[in-house]
Amino acid sequence: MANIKDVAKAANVSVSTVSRVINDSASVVPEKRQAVMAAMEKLNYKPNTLARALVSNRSDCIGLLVGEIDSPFFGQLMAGVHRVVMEAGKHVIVTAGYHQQDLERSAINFMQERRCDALIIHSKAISDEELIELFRQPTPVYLINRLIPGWEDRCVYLDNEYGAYLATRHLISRGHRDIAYIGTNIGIEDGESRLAGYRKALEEAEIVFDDRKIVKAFPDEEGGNYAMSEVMSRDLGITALFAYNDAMAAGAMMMLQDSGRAIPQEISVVGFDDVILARILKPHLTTIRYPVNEMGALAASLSLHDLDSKKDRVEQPLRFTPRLIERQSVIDR
Amino acid sequence: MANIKDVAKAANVSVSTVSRVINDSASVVPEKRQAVMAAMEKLNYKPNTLARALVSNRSDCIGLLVGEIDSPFFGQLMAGVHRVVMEAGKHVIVTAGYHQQDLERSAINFMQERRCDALIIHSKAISDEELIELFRQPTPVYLINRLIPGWEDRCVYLDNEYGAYLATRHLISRGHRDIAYIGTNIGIEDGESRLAGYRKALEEAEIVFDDRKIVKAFPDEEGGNYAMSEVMSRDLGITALFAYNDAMAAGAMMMLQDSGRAIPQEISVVGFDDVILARILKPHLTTIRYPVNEMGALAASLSLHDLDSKKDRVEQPLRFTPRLIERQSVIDR
DNA sequence: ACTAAATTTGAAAACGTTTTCAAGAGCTAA
DNA sequence: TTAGCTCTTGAAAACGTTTTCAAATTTAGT
Repeated sequence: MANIKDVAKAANVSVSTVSRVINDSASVVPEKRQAVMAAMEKLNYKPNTLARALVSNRSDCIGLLVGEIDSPFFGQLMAGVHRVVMEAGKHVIVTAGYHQQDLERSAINFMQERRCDALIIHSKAISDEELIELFRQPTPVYLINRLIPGWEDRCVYLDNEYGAYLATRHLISRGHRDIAYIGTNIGIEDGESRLAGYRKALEEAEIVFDDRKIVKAFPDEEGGNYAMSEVMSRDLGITALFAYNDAMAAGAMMMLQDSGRAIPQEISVVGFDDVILARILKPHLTTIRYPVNEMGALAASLSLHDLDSKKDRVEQPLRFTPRLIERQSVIDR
Repeated sequence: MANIKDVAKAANVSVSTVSRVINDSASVVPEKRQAVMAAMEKLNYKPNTLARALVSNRSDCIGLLVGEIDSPFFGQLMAGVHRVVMEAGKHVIVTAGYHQQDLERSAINFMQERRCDALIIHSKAISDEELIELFRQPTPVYLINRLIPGWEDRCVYLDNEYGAYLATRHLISRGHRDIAYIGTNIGIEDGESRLAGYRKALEEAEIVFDDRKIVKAFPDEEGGNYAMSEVMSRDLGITALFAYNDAMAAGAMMMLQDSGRAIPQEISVVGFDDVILARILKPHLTTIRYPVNEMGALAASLSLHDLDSKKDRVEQPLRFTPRLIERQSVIDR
């Protein structure tokens, strides 16, 4: 593949001049510019980004770590980041950690080795300390869906507790008092926050918390399916369900419907995330909107901004507020 | 950030020795090896992949072009590729073309500039000629879901026509004769093939083809929704529907159900792809399984193989055969 | 026409690696 | 002891760019 020297030779100029034309970094007399362009065209020259990155010490790449590649939730996150980064003429390198510490760690390592200009990280398995270590390094790093105390300006997160509170309160306001919660069995923070929000709403309504109404499982449909069957087997007179996410809600609904329980007539359901699923399920799922696309976009533009100029950081809240999306899966008791 | 020279200095050896330790490329006396390892640890040294790639001329990256980042279908594709590539200790760079020629082109350009070792491409907007140009270059390139005559060994594709034929035949075998088809309005090839399969099944059953029963729209839920309403407005006595993909089927089903038509009692539906949606919809969607995950995995392992050794290419069919997955959305007429 | 300033240019250093080459050190076998 | 090996090592070139610096050329001002 042709390199810059070949182009220089073909255009009868120096390598420096070619570089100037490519980057438009200094003025070049029109006829030479023409010659260079022609030569590039003729040789089908593509600048070697690696070499360029090596000397200029910027790769024009933003690294993104997600939990899974295929999942509507992370799909939205990737899309949000991707859009913003693309618009800035830079690129995204996506890695996945599958919620495992070693994989997450090696993914981060990979992005560092690749000299990504900034990192956007969704991690559940890596400790606060390790992430703080990362923050201390010169590369900008933003966290999605996680709050590390003292580093609020690096954390783009959702008020999970409030979201769960909203969901549960909604059910209570519709007359439900026996509300099950199916939660995630992985992860540190958001699982706890959502559980806390659930409890808070119960307390506020003076409903006594009963931990038999809580089952944790892997946060996907299958997990929801299992958790629901577990809840039902306990026979606690449940009239409503709040699920950690829409996928679990979907699994639970499938379980319920397959065993002949009508939704929402017999059991009301609220999910969390508002992924595409929610609009597809029958009945359409009432859920909590998690604007993860926007959050990814924000993290991306913050990263880009940090790169542009270390100067004026617009102070803005990095905390997003969830909101209730009412559809068809909740009914008055 | 520490570089190889710093490590060499700290370990009191030459740069070459450090390199040898890193790559395990030649023997180094144990005590020096120890010293080097210690120095790397102490300085938190991470080899600069860019520099390495520059000299060795391999980036250990496989480039992947998809249609959209967030979509269950492409999610599966990405996941399949990612898994295989990861296992080989290499990495994936994902780009998206959003079905637009210029975006696809610039994505491919990006991957080339990045000196990806191989490319896996899902493209609908770029011409055969341009892709053949790509094939001719030294970097291995594989196409997903597209067949370019004469380049069968570079195309990992599905027999779309047969899939559509299967779907339509299934409906016919259940007694349906008035079968609508809602298709995609973008793309060159698979849309045509599926339409052809639909027609073939009709012909075989001696049902006369009626193009008023066909509506094309953008291949997502909204498109399905719209196309369905268009079909219904034509009032053709449809008893069954075959959709270009599950997303369109979902949109169509939503449309039907919202306007009071029971599925499958009044209208049977068959989708295409078998993405997660199909198992979530009510009723569960009968569909054609598109093993895109496996296809991505195959393309990835072929790429890796090409890189390893240009020698023994295991001759294997790159054509996948779709299969009918029966669920609940089809009923006897 | 002459000087000063501004513009345009090319040579060479730098970026952080890998790899080639030759030299030095340590063996073995006679 | 010595000739011939093998093993280990470091110096230096190479990869393809960008960038700095100074030289060469052009332009402007008097």
